[in-house]
Amino acid sequence: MHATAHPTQMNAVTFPPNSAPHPVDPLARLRDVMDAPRTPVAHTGSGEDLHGCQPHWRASLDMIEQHVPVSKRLIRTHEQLYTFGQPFEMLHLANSGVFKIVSLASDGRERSADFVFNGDWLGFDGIPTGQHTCTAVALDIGEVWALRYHDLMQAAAKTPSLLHQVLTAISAQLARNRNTALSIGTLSAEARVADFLLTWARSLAERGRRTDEINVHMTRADIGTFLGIRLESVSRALTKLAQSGVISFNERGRRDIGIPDLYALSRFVQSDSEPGDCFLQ
Amino acid sequence: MHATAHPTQMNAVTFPPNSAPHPVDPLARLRDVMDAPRTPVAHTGSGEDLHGCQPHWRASLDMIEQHVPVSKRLIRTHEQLYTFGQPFEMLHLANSGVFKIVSLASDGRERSADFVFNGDWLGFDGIPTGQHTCTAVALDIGEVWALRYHDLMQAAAKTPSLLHQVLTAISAQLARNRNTALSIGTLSAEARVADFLLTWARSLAERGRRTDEINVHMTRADIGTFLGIRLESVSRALTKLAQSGVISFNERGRRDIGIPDLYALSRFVQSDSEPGDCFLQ
DNA sequence: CGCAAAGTTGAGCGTCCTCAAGCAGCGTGG
DNA sequence: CCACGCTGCTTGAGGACGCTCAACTTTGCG
Repeated sequence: MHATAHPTQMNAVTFPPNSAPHPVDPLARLRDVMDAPRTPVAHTGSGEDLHGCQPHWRASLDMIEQHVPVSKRLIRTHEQLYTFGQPFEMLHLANSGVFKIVSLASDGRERSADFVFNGDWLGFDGIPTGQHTCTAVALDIGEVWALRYHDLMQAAAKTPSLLHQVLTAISAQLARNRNTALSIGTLSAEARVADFLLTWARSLAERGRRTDEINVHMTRADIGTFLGIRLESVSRALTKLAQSGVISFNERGRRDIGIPDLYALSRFVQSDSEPGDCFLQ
Repeated sequence: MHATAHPTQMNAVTFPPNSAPHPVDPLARLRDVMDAPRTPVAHTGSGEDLHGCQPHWRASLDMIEQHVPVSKRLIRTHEQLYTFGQPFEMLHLANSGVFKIVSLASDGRERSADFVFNGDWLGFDGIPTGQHTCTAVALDIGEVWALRYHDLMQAAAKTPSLLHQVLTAISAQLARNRNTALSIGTLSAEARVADFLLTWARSLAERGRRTDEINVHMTRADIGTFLGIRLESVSRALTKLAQSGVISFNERGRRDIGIPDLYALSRFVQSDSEPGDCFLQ
């Protein structure tokens, strides 16, 4: 049953062995410093970047820029792009840097609702009410493109492909959130962390980054609230994953994680969801 | 494996004339029986349904109908509106009946991702990939309006308010999902159930229904996968809530629940999230 | 009536949380 | 230069909450 296709992760993400991003503009260079593989180690010199000359997300950004006025804005680490309760009028596109979206409740509970970066949109949450219901925080230095919601609507009305692109972006966020919710609701703490790493690696792969050495830009606490577990549990899960060889800690720091084999990681997640065999019922 | 839904008619995507055993005017009447407030308690006879003459969601539906061709379709209980993996071309609007959206993973894990009804959209999940990544199942008999994604886009390009309405609808789903994820990630099992009832009651209120006696149309198992807990825990939580007087079971069945005081329920949720006092940090 | 599905309740156990201590990296300032 | 504080991370011990397994009741439907 459902042997076809991967449901959670649609369009089978290709896993580029190790591809370095390429500097396009000065800011992108800055991003490279922050985000790119810092060591040319496994970087075999054969520096061609997988899909053509530039990743997909960059083409999307270009298209936006052609059709709707954007103002580019540099964001420093820990700076808030927008804040819960603020009136909504702008949408944002992440050009470089990584951002966390924090959703919070009236009684103080909070959770990392999402992590976004290259080419991702931020701010949709403000559309229904005209007020932001989340807070967006930069985990890195980065650059965002800000555009007026009104301008975007006007442009989208004239350009069908742009409209489709926006709808696709929102729906993709919806699908992604549902997948993580599925992960939270069905997996053990350790498997959640593994699944998180897997999903993050796939996101990197979609942007043409390498996946064998990834950097999680967030703290254990961020990951914890994202996955619905305590930061201690995240830490424990990571060490156990490292002990079993599915991941490895890089010498550069506790947030640089090596993933020798993505499929091994994927298998680990699945093995957790099927305790014994799967011929139940 | 163990799909909650009945595997009987898998791709029943055809739009069958549906030999429904109903008289000529059946749909509206049927909807009234199923969904409308059954007792005229807060309904004072005169046509004053809280906000104006008809609930908001109905005005939205009317607007859609004016601008884009819709085909109305009767759905029977347990029928699948669309199915995981199916090619996406239509969006749906729930006119009557309650539907659950089930998201599933390649290894068989599944979860109720959402519950939707009057005026809610279904099917956005298919936009990014052109294939549905969820399955929509009717919990009731109901009626949906089907419209082509392409038609909607064209109409939205011509009518700004329609475009805004669609974007609002998707974003609202995004926000709602984030809120339930917050609930799952931060609350105890009992509080999750309480929060779920609260949210469901609020959804009903938005549609002009009464909130002091609500009907959860889903099974304990559905609620369980939605909240990331087992169905036994749902049952236990409900009985405990009833024992403490925050809710009551109605004589009509185990799915009819009385909520004497919404604020008491709300306070219960908050009390769970703040074990001691709330002057953290 | 009888079967199947939904729901309730209980006992035992495991996972994860809580609380706590200790360590590592880092910028500041004496 | 190192002490210092701060933040992030790790690891441990004990306990609570929710899961598993199981029996039973209730509801719904042919």
